[in-house]
Amino acid sequence: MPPRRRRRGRREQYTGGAIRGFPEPVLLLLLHQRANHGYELVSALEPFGLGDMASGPVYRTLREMEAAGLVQSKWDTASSGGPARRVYHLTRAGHQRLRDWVAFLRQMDSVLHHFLDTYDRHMQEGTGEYH
Amino acid sequence: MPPRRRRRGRREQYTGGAIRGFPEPVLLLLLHQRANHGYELVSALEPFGLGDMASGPVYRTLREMEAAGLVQSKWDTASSGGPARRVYHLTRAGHQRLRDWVAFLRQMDSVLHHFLDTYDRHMQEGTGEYH
DNA sequence: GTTGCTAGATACAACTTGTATATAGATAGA
DNA sequence: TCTATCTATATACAAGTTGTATCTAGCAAC
Repeated sequence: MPPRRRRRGRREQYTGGAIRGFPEPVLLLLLHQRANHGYELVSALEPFGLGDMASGPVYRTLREMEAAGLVQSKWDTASSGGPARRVYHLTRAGHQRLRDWVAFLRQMDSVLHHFLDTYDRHMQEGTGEYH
Repeated sequence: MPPRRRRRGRREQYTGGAIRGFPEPVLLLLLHQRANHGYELVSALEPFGLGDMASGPVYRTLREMEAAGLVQSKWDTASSGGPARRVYHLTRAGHQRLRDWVAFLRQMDSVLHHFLDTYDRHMQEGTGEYH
């Protein structure tokens, strides 16, 4: 079954939670583009199928990534009205981790294609029941 | 991080556990091709990136799928020397569920491509740190 | 009679994810 | 001024998923 969306939003293309640990490489990629803080990162997740992701898990993931040495943060009190922001930037280890993820996700992509191709081919052939 | 493989085998293309619930659609597809029993299904998983999957979880998944009405089973005592086999065949509900999965996995595929394309494009541009 | 392959099953531990909820600074408006 | 709202971060807990370990048992060969 397509992993049940526990959350109410019925946006198209919600694949959050379907790929294990996917928020991490997405955040790494966004931070590779430029240093940023959690609140804004949340709003940049939608094109990656994470539009329904709550902010809680995003902050948690960022903290875990920092504990793992993939990113570093500093407080930014100056540049905004409103509460201070914790701005994250990528470390070299984070960059390497992103590379690992990309290699892994390319493998996943080929597995996915193998599955979908097998399905399409089988459906064209029309063997077995239910066509 | 590419989900850590807890198991020792270091086969290429092990994506087991990376896509949530992926064993289910794979089993549905295999059973759509023909009715089969668990022991043999286990050995058919490798091309789908599930080569390292232990048999325990496979049997468990099949039982759950039967409880959900996606497959039905009957014992086959005749056709083999060795212990009896529980042969599963797809139900109409299982067929529908496979269709749902396929639609969902196509979405996942497009999300994955968006991620990989964004990565590739960004790396070509060479902005940000670490290139 | 014991080793090994076939075949199935399940309890438990480990891990991941989603939900709920808390704090607090700043700002606009009543 | 007080209060509602938006910004911003954080964490505890519940629920769900996956992997590991371990069990049973039939049959065959040695």
